[in-house]
Amino acid sequence: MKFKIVTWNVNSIKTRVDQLIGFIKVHNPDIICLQELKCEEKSFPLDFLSHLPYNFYIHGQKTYNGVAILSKFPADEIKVDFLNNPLPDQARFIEICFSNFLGLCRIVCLYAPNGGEVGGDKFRTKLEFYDQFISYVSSLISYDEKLFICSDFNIAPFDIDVHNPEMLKADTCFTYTEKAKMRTLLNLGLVDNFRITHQAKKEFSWWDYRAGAFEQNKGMRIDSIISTTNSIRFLEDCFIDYKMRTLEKPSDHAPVVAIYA
DNA sequence: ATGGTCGGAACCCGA
Repeated sequence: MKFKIVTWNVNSIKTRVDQLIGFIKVHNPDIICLQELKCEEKSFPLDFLSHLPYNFYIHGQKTYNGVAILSKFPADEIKVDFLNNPLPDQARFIEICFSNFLGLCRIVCLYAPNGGEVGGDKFRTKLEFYDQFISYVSSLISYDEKLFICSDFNIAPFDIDVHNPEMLKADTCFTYTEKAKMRTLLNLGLVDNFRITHQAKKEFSWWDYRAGAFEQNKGMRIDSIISTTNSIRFLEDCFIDYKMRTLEKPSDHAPVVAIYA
């Protein structure tokens, strides 16, 4: 038995629907967490996707944000927000749980705020968002289930996760303060699936559209699947499918895939 | 090099 989870910031699901279908044909994941749908649930392109063997759990929003979980397993429970979220009107969170051969599984799909200018209002809200999210996750950790958080965290955790740590240390997504939030989250008892399977690999999941960043591989690893330690003995591999970033009209993010067996 | 390029919406905003 295999269990395959994907997280992908699509930067508009309507624009990326053909790429998503192609990706599903190649990888056939059990769970697909999508971020930045940029559409409401009623305009989610189900016409093109509903023939696929998934249950669709969508928390949409017009123009901005929007998250979804495509799951081969029907959900026993669905949540579209977490306690004390400082941005409750922004569709950045959806969570489901179900059972499979691993036991009880809980999947959190998160689109963390970007943060804007370091030190600005949006930056402070990002830190507050993390504080409340960490508090929420700490309440889930004690559950006797496997927890998978699939996210565009908008934080690159360590020096190895950015192309130039010295140049970026004062920039949003790589400040000391943001990295500290990421460590606090991981220290609750979660493992970064990519980093534990590839300890020395300098690979990225996001590259700016501007200034030929992808061509020069000037990116950041800000998208991850992190899971509770009880799932790690089943983890076979975790990789970033950067080929998706080479396609015509790509998302600025590449999908991250984790395989459990 | 403080620019550059996308997507969705309305001709700007967020990333």
